[in-house]
Parts: sequence; structure tokens; C-alpha cells
Amino acid sequence: MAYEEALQALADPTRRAIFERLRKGPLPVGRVAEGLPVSRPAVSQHLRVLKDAGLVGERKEGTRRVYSVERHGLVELRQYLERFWRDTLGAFKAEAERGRR
Amino acid sequence: MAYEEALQALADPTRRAIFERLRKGPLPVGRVAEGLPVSRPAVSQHLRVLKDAGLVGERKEGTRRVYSVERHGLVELRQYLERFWRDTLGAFKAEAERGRR
DNA sequence: CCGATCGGTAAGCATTAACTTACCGTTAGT
DNA sequence: ACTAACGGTAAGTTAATGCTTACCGATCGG
Repeated sequence: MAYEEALQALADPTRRAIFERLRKGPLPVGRVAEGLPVSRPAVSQHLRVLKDAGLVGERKEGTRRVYSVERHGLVELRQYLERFWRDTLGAFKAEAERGRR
Repeated sequence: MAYEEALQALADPTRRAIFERLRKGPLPVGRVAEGLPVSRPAVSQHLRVLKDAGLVGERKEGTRRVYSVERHGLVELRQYLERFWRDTLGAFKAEAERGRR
């Protein structure tokens, strides 16, 4: 049931920007924060949220922490949407039925 | 580029509850609000947000307004996630490459 | 060791956003 | 026409949250 957290995490623009920066591959915090319009501590806080949502993972590497996209949270989100999608398809069929008679 | 709005819309629990109530088929506002822990005006406001995000549609039917799931917003969201998913797959392959040497 | 880099955490502030009550316009039924 | 049902909108309050600065622990290089 973590898709809720994932949704909430990705709702914020800055957090999305951070997440998308990790799309091409792992980065240490400093590099993530580089071009962003917010301070580095802010980035740290956002990374925390993304991590709690299962969207990113962290590994220590000397003095730096390297963050990378974690597929786990993404899977749950996709599944949720997929499930929803199927349900609405069913509902639309029922609608069409009702429309026909 | 409306997937941002869709994400933000679905981030709120109450709004999700509303959205999911429409999953099985169209409902007038009153019916949507029925079992929810918030007032009817609150529901109206949430429906507005969902509508702006392209997630629900509205049709007037006498004195009542019937809301239903709009696939449009859902499509954009799915596409966004799908795109992201593919990109990270690429990144993970690159990672594996790097790991191998 | 010692200074420097890296980055997480705390405290506080300001903005956003979810809710409430009160109100008003519109349609339907009698 | 009058009343009731439905539901959107306005205004105000409160709680959440994104941000900043200040601080501190940990690791690496000289």
C-alpha cells in the first residue's frame, strides 16, 4: 500500500525534478542539488521523502551518499494505475451497454 | 503536460477516495459525498481539481451534475510513468555495464 | 591529527491547501 | 408561482509542507 506515498511524493514539482535527475543514473546529493533553485538541505529533505516512498535508494560511498531510482515504488504506482484503468474500462463497457438500450 | 496536475490531484487521500468512488461508474455529487468524512462543498472543490486535471468529466442532468472518470488524465499519467520506467531500465543496463568492467 | 568536504538534522517561518459555514443560482415538482 | 433539492462559490480558519539558516557528525586527504 505504498502507492499513496509515491503519489504524494511525486506531487511536488521540486521533488519531481530531483527524481528525474536520477533518471539517467545514480548521483551524490551535491550533484543532484547542483542546478536546482533550492538549497542543498531542501534536497536532502526531498530525497528522504522519495526514499520513504520507495522511489529512490541510497548507498554510502565514502563521505558521499549516492542516490538512485528504486523501481520498487514505481512498480506499485504503475500497478495501481493499471488496476484503475482496467476497472474504468469495465465501467465504460457498462455505460455503453446502458447507452445502447 | 497535464500529468503534473494529475499527480498533484491524486496525491490527496480524500480526492483519491472520490476518484475511486467514480471507478465503478458515474455519480451525481450528492452520491459521491455520501459516505465521505467531509462536507459536500469540500467534495465539490475536490471534483473541481480532478476535473482540471482531466481525471473526471461532468455532465449536467437536470438539477444534478453527474461526474465520471475521464480517461484522458489517466492516459497522460500512465504515459509519464511508462516513459520514466523505460528510461530507468536503460540506466540500469548502463549500471550493469559499468559494474561488469 | 587537522582542516575541508559532504550531507543529514533541527528550528523556525511563510505559503499553500484542505476544510468549514454561509450563501446564492438553477431546475423540478406540485 | 412557490418550495424544495441539488450543488457551485466565497470567505475565513487551521494544519501541513516546503523552504531557509545554523549546526553537527562522519570521512578523506595533507
